[in-house]
Amino acid sequence: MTTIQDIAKHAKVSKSTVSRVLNESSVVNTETRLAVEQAITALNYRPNLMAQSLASGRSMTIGIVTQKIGSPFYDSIAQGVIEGLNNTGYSPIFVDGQLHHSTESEVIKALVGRQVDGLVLIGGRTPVTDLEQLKEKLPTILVAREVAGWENRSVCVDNELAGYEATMHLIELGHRAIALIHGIKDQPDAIQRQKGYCRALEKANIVFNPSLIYQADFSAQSGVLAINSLLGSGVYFSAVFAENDMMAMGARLGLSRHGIRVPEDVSIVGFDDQAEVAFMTPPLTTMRQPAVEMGKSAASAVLHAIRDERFEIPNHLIELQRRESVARVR
Amino acid sequence: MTTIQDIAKHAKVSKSTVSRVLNESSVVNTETRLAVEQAITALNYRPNLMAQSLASGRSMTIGIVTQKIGSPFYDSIAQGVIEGLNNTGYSPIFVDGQLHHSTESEVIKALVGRQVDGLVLIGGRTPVTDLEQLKEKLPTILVAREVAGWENRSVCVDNELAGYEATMHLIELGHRAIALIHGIKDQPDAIQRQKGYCRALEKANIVFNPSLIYQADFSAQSGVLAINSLLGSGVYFSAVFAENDMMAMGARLGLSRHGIRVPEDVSIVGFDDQAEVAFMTPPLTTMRQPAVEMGKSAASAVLHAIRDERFEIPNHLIELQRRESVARVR
DNA sequence: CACATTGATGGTACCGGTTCCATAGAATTG
DNA sequence: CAATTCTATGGAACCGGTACCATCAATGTG
Repeated sequence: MTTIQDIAKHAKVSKSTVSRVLNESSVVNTETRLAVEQAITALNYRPNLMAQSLASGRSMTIGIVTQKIGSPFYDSIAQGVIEGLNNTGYSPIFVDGQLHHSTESEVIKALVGRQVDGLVLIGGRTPVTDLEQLKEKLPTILVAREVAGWENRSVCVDNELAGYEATMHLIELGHRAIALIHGIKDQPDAIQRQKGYCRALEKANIVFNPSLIYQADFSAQSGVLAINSLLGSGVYFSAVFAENDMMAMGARLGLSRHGIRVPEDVSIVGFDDQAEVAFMTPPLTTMRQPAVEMGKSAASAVLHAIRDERFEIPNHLIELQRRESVARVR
Repeated sequence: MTTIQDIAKHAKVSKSTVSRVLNESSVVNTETRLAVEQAITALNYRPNLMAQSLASGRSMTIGIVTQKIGSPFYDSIAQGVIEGLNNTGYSPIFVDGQLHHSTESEVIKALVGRQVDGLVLIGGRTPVTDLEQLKEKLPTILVAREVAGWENRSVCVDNELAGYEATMHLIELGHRAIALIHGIKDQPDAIQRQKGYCRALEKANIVFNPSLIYQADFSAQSGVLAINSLLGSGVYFSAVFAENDMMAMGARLGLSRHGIRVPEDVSIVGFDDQAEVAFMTPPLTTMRQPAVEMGKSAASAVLHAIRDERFEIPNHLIELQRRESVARVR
């Protein structure tokens, strides 16, 4: 490994001067600059980021805490963060919270030890007190999580509104018996989406029927179980709102297993708009979450926070993506 | 930030002793050890990994180069690497090659600057000469890429055999007119899978019909285009082998658009077994790629390479995952 | 009992950069 | 022309650790 000292020797200058041309931190005579630059290419020199970090106090890395790598929505956010960090000089470093609170705080500590310059927490359950503590030490941005007092440190969307709109879309097409496949019980997004569902029913003067709700867990398998249970219980429904796409896929499969056609007999609305559902048979109508854009916003936000600049987090909208899994009720 | 010096002062010992208890690098009197440990928790001390890295020459990070975050197969591999690195003290740091050769070598250089202790390249097109150079400097493991001379540095699977088995499965069920939806033209995996397809035909004495091949690009959209083109050309086929699951999904949608039933009229075999396809209607028969396991193996392999230990990369098999998209020909 | 060995610890040179301060010479000013 | 301000550079302290070497007391050995 060639070091800054080697470059200095080769260019017959001091370390300081080499550092100057590297960082353009002060004016350097054109001749000497050229000599240094030449030495750098000649010796194929790359500065040691560890040493830079130690000396400067900046590590040029952003810590990203994900919940569970492999889940499409969180992955898309992560992808957005990566894109947003591209060509900024900062690199992301990922750690996985594994859905455990303890693991989560453990990995965050590890990131702090790695001297990350900023932190992006995607979802997660870190207690608010810990967050407040963290915020003191490091620029921290939350994604897909709402916390009071973090309004301009948090990239999120209005799940309640989206739940309302999804349900309203079905109601407008004449559906009045709308089953809800509900996500993980205490999960805030799930709660919000259900709230929106209830508000839409209320708005349309449809009485809420608890037997139309199935408590699932965001997995595709739970979507098919939902249909089996609903059908087994004998309640009538002409439409299903699944709180994410995987459950919608499961529901669609469950329905076909019972010879029920989509959308002729039952309509389905999903949530997320993950890539695959545009190619389901039929293509799924769903609430599109702007996951990649959210990730990009988070990247911008954390970068601005590091530079201590003001940054207005853009408003991300969940939009209805109309496809073919929904039809007017017969 | 509290430093090792603060701990030393607090425990009334020298830096060296603190370092000793941290790394267990030599025996320390029990009393003094306890005093130090107590100081560490009292002051909530975390060693600065940058300083550790600079001093020790080890950064405890593994660089992971992905091709395109968001593609299910590569994501699963990445997930496997993360899992494999869990609780090893090493952290992964991801960079994205963005499918550009130049970007790829650029990001690799960035990783080297970050003093990563090892490198995992997932797929990619880095020229072999560059790889050889890299191998000199750093323990490097390839995933999903075969290079001569890298046999025990490369985690891969037999795509040709898998292509053969997929096709053979269809043949055994009586299919003789099997369309092939081919992946990106020069992509090695795609080439191998097609080779396997051809070998199976040959084995069964079926003459190869070029008009049954559609040149696609691994996207779902290209899968529906494939069906349109095939149907438009008027060739008969009773089965489709798609070289990945996304194209299989597209093909399935394309067929349904033409009123063709799956599997009654046409059977489909996919490739990858990404999570969603188990819940397609009908669930897709596909060649399961052990992506997560491959990632784990890569993690083990690079860790062993760092310690200069011998490691036999396990043999990963692609296995036929029978579901419901395939039926005996009528 | 003199001498070698062992155990526990402190001191210090580094790792490869950044950054502040000092300084020499050139350019500007009155 | 002396005094002042710039311009360009070198020197050295420092960032927070690691690891080697030195030291010193206690123990073991002939």
